[in-house]
Amino acid sequence: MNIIAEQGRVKPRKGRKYDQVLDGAREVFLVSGFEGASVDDIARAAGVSKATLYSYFPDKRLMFTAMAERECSRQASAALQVIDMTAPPALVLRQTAGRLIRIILSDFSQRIFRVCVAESDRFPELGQAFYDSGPALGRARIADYLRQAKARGEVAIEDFELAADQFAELCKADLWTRAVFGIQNRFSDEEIDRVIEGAVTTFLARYGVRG
Amino acid sequence: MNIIAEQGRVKPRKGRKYDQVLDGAREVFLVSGFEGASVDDIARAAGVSKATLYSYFPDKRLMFTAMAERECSRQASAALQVIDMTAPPALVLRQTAGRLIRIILSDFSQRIFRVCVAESDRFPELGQAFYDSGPALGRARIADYLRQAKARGEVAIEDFELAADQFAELCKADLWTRAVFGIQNRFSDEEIDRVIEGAVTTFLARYGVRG
DNA sequence: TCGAAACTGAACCAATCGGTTTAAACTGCA
DNA sequence: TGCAGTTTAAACCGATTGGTTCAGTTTCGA
Repeated sequence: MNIIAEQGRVKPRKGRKYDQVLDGAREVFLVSGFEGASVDDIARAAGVSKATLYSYFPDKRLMFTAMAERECSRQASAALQVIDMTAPPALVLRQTAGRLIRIILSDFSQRIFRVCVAESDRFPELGQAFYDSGPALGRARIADYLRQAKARGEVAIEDFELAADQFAELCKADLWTRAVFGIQNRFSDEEIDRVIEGAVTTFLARYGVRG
Repeated sequence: MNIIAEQGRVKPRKGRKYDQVLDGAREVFLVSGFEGASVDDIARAAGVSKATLYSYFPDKRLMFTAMAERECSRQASAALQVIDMTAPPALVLRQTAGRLIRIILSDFSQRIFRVCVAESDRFPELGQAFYDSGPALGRARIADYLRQAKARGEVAIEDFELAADQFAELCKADLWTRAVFGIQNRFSDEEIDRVIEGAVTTFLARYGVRG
């Protein structure tokens, strides 16, 4: 894995409970937000004394950004799922839509999204980090595939970035909105399939080549 | 004005600085969030003493929900802009897309969205209120138009709600994401037109009738 | 012009906040 | 076994929090 790469990090600061602390920070921050989270709560959630906590991080802010960065890079690796670059669009899009929807509807994604958008004023780099590790990365992957599909004459696209964004947006259609506002958090296969099929059909109606 | 109508309200609680207080509450809550906002800040922003503040609202929570409800209903009236039900789809969609984008990119919409999604855990009714007054209301308006357009044979749609949601999603394409994470907050006409044209073209590729 | 109601400003409260300190207990390597 | 480095619990700090109280001023309809 990337453990070896991690060893050479800029901040190899002392201690064996580092991850444990970040886990506690995530648990509390993702539920209560930055201001709503108390350091005592975090220490309790991490199963660690407050003194230990402050031996790793000089203050609450840096604790928060460290946790956010770690979760964003985790999200990035989730978005990096493989796309079969040679398969036909109808199949790839349907598969990608399913995976994308499952990710954006997950409790974890919802929570990290909430905290990132809520605190992006207080932590300007945070919004950018989430954007890069999520939406931007996903778009790049989809656009890459679309470029290859065009080379094979399977799609007719000029603006690949816009097309990729449009596809991702089509996949959200209401599902994501309902989830992010806490109106609904379990979705049936029928509800999801309706959106998937709608997204693929609409996308191919515009960009697909008749055949 | 609406003073006469206001008199008959369910909560005619004493006082002449009610709106003034809510204005101050909005100013502070929309910037700092619920936990981040201090009551003293709100009193200062409202130009009102803290005692007055607490004569209107029993506590900070109810102050917040009152402010959020007012802003949601304001948002609702913004979404209620008229659609020319008889005009052809290409024109109506383009016009609607422009208005929608301008709304969702506005500083006000961004801020109220942020606070609603951030606090929808702490205030469960809040997410529903925003959803009803924004996305759901807009979808209903668009779906209404699409139904009439279908009656005239101008579009071929089966699932009107899905179609309306898809159109709204297409209008966001990257613009909204970049805005909500604070990556970009001014958008050129070219950037917006690109998304509008893309949305209308894709939508009509799927649902338009050749003519 | 009078008087009740609304509003003010500041002092005040207990609780909690982020952060520090300390002396003792634990950990794992030599 | 010894010892250095971590971790611990708890007490503690000043600042700030949401909320209350109150004596005095302003407002405005009758």
